[in-house]
Amino acid sequence: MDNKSSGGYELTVLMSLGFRAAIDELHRQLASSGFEDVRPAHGFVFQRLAPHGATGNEIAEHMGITKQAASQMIDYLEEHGYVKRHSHPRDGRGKIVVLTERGWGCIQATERIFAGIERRWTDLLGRERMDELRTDLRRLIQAAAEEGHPVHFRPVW
Amino acid sequence: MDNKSSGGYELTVLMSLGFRAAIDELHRQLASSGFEDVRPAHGFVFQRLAPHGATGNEIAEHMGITKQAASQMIDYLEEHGYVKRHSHPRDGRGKIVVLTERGWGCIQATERIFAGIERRWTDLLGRERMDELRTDLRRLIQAAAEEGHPVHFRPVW
DNA sequence: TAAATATAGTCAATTTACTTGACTATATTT
DNA sequence: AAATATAGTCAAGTAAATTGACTATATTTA
Repeated sequence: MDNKSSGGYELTVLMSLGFRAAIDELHRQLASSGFEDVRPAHGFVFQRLAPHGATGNEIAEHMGITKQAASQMIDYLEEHGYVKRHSHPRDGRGKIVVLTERGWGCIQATERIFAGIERRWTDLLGRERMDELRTDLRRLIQAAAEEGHPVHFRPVW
Repeated sequence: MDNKSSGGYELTVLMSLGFRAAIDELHRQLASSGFEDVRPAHGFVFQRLAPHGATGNEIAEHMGITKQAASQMIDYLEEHGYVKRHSHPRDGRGKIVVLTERGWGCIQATERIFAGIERRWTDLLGRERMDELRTDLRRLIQAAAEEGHPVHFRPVW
């Protein structure tokens, strides 16, 4: 019996590999566009930061990590020029983290690279199957969320 | 503009979240079946170990990690009773790592849990869409592999 | 309005899962 | 037989998370 298709876990493995294929390609191309110092997790931070910034706690919750871990990531991103901390306008305890020019540049590069990846995928599968793929995956994730298990972007192991 | 569907990265995000949803569910259920001490990565090791065992180097290559890291994982799994090292029958340097009773038990539990997950997914999407989902994802991954970028099970960030 | 409690963020220390480098023992090639 | 390659381990270092302790500000309660 073919081991990879035995059991019921094949779709899960395929989602994992599909994600990795895309994210590897993204970071190869980001690196050769001058963004060698960003990790996959940073992209998810940027996504939460656009367009108006977010607090450290919001980032932590978005990523499913502790606020301390989020704070350390923000340290890194600030040192590398991707974000800046501003004092929060309405909460003296809080700060808002916003993207710098370089941060936005990285987002734009990411958009461009992913557009290329998905264009190649669409060439391969056709637009209809691509749409179905997205629709179906959305439904699976939605179902998980409705069962009371919200899904985060956390690292997997 | 809806942020999550802007840009071309939505399918990638969906694959990531779909994978996480499944793997989180798996490990919640494994934990309540007495397998609290296995990580997602271990499942991929077990998959490589079934049915006849493998060497440390084979595991390392399967996972895309160093042989030292693989050796440490095997240490952990051996201490926790999931695998056992035997001396290699034909290579005096090598060892083969094989599953113990408990290791097989974990595989069986995993199979059972994933079968349940995929059954619920099939209820949701119908068998045809599930088949298309698998077929399409396989094609995307195959295309990446053919571009000279083999995809491993490594952690993502 | 004063006191109690909750929240945002940081600092410090620890843990975990990897890495690199050095090494031994056995195999393979020259 | 000597040189080189390979399988595995030991030890130390690194990166990214964790937990715990703390400060400063906000919010709730008495």
